[in-house]
Amino acid sequence: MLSIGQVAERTGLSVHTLRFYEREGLLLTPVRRGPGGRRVYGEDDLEWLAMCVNLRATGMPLPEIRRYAELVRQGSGTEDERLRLLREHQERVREQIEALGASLERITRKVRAYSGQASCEPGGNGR
Amino acid sequence: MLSIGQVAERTGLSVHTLRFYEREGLLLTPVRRGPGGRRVYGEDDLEWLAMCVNLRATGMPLPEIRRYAELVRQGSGTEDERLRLLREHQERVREQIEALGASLERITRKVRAYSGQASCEPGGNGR
DNA sequence: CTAGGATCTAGAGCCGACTCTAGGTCAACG
DNA sequence: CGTTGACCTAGAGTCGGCTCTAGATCCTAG
Repeated sequence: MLSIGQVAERTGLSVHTLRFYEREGLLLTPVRRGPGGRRVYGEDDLEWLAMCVNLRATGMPLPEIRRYAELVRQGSGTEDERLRLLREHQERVREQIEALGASLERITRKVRAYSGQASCEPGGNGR
Repeated sequence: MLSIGQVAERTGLSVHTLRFYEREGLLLTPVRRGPGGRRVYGEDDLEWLAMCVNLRATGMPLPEIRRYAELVRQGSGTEDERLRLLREHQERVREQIEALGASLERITRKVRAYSGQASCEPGGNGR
């Protein structure tokens, strides 16, 4: 049973962001409240938030995470669609990684041209 | 000798973005103008823009690209710093790729749990 | 008591990177 | 000759994702 501050620490999100995500409907359930109306989080919330952090870290937009949360909330019967959603995202992330790798390589070529004993390439403008 | 529209096509940037980048000081020289004050781009501009696209694609912020452009404009003597800038960026991109890979793996685990003959993991909440 | 610190809500503000609008110029085509 | 269509400028608007503010509540320690 954790306070919002503790959850912030463990997830790496700010308390502001945690409240923001809640408003945005990213959580599976309206967060339970303790005395004085304070939020109380459980292990399950923490796990879910960790998943959200992963999805965000890989560039999934908030509306899509919300969609995923909705599916989970609706319970069994939506597994197929959840799986589809995740797999599509996986694919996008793989493409993202590939694209980054390709750009990185091009940059690396430029770096080599600079550090440049062999500034050989025609078109390798050292400028 | 290309018009802004042609450059947009070849770089994948919009004409709006090309003008925007120019205002932001990302280009090496104020773009030459043809009759009627129209922008005229050469091969060199195209090459530089391609580099900019690479840098952006790997997440370099505009101010840092501007910085790089400044160094290039200042001509020789700044090569060391250019190299440093690029290498730091390279490092960040590598980290970025690694982080993406790690997140992807975590997502993949969740996917496996879903498609899940073996929902074995303690903590693999299928929820 | 009281002062500090964490929390609460509703709502405003910010930042980066575009993206678009309005109003105008110009060349070419039918 | 008039109407497209590509281009021009200055400046406003958008969007996603936070991030912060103000003003209130509550708990704890000194």
